Amino acid sequence: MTTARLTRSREDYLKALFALEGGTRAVHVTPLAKRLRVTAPSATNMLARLAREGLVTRAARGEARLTALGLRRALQTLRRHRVLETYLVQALGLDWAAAHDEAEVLEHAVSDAVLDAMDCQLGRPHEDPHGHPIPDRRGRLAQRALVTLTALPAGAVAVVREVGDGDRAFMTRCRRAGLVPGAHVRVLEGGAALEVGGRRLAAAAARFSGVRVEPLASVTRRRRA
Amino acid sequence: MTTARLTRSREDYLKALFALEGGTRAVHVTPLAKRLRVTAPSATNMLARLAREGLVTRAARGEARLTALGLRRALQTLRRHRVLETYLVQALGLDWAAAHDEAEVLEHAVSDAVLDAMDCQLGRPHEDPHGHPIPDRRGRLAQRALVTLTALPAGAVAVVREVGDGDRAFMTRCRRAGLVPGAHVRVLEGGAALEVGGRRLAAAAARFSGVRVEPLASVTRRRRA
DNA sequence: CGCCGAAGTTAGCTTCGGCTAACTTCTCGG
DNA sequence: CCGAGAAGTTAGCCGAAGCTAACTTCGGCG
Repeated sequence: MTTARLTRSREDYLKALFALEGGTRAVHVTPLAKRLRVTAPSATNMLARLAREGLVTRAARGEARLTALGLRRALQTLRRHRVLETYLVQALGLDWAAAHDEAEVLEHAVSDAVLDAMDCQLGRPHEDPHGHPIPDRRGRLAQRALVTLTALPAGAVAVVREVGDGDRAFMTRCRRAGLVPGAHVRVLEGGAALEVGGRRLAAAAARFSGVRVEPLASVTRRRRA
Repeated sequence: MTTARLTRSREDYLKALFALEGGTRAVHVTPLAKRLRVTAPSATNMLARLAREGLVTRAARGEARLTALGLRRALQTLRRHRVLETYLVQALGLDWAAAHDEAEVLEHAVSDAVLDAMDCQLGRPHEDPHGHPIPDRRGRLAQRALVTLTALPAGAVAVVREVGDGDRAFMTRCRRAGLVPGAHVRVLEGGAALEVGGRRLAAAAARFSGVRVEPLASVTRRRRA
């Protein structure tokens, strides 16, 4: 069941492909390269290798898509990342934002044994500290119907579910704004201001495009959990 | 104070140089290459690079010695390794022998922040699970006057202090034999048998050359702690 | 003394994963 | 319908760190 480990680069490419289109739609070279902070030729090059190895397929000019195998590998890496992130925050008391960067490195180094020990000690959590679901050991990822905070119409109320990682400054900003998983948020004045956990926040919803929320049918105001 | 991180290879070479001669005497290419499981030319090559970078000096044909800077770096890596090893055993319940291999990889990946969080949570230990002293954060390593079990004369009694790592099978053998830090041992029948923690063990002391002990002046027998 | 073998080094190749420069191919605006 | 610019690819290079093959050097023994 446990297949040989891929190189760090490969794991990063697969993870990025998954992150960009959830493993469904095809991904173009440019956004992929941008996310991985490499040049386009480097990405083209690596995609060719991954294709040779049966981890992605190349379609029309510039498009790539994960194969079933590639998807499995991507989810394995994502699982590593999220378990690690959770462990670093819960067990080692790392800063919410810092944990992401650390996990980014460690996800390529921890063995299955160590990861499982961490997972076990955490009580096999289903979510990482940003609210993202953690793929289970078979690579199954819970699907949720969320929308980005940006997409919320004025007056709408929602519960924050996921605070996208990837940008450290962004996460710090969210935490300071109270935009953490479980917090209640209401869009005010046509998106020009927010109300987070009952406190008014003079910032446009647009600044928090990485926040995904679950819209509430009711308009009841509640304090955050 | 925190200098830029070296490559994994470099850290491994420096650690090996330190391990082979404690940072004092010069090390020859062949044993170094053997320990790192690379060929002699590879070692020569890397030593040249390390010399260029001021981490080692090359003396007579084939000899290398850590510089003060190289020694500091080696001790930093050694510290990482030993803190990690301790953490993996104490906090994550890993097998005594397995922890070594895991630490060997992770020592090149953990950040100072994570390492310090682990160290802190462990209560800033002074010894790893094999009994080896852990260099402090300034790179100072406690020196101890120990002898190898092999060197003990028949009839001598000693306390096990360090059980050398590096070989997984060896460590497993030691643990099964009761040769763990703190155990009392007596050499019987001219080295052909041992008494460990009061139990007779029909194995030559020579099979445990990686075990370092503190000889006891008195010949009193005690049970192990 | 001379020569053999061990130890070390040099030279040159390989893979990995980047990079730049230059070319091709699409798409879209005028 | 054509041409500009964006997107992608090709070609060729780089550095890290390994490797083998072949050469040098040295130490010791017959």
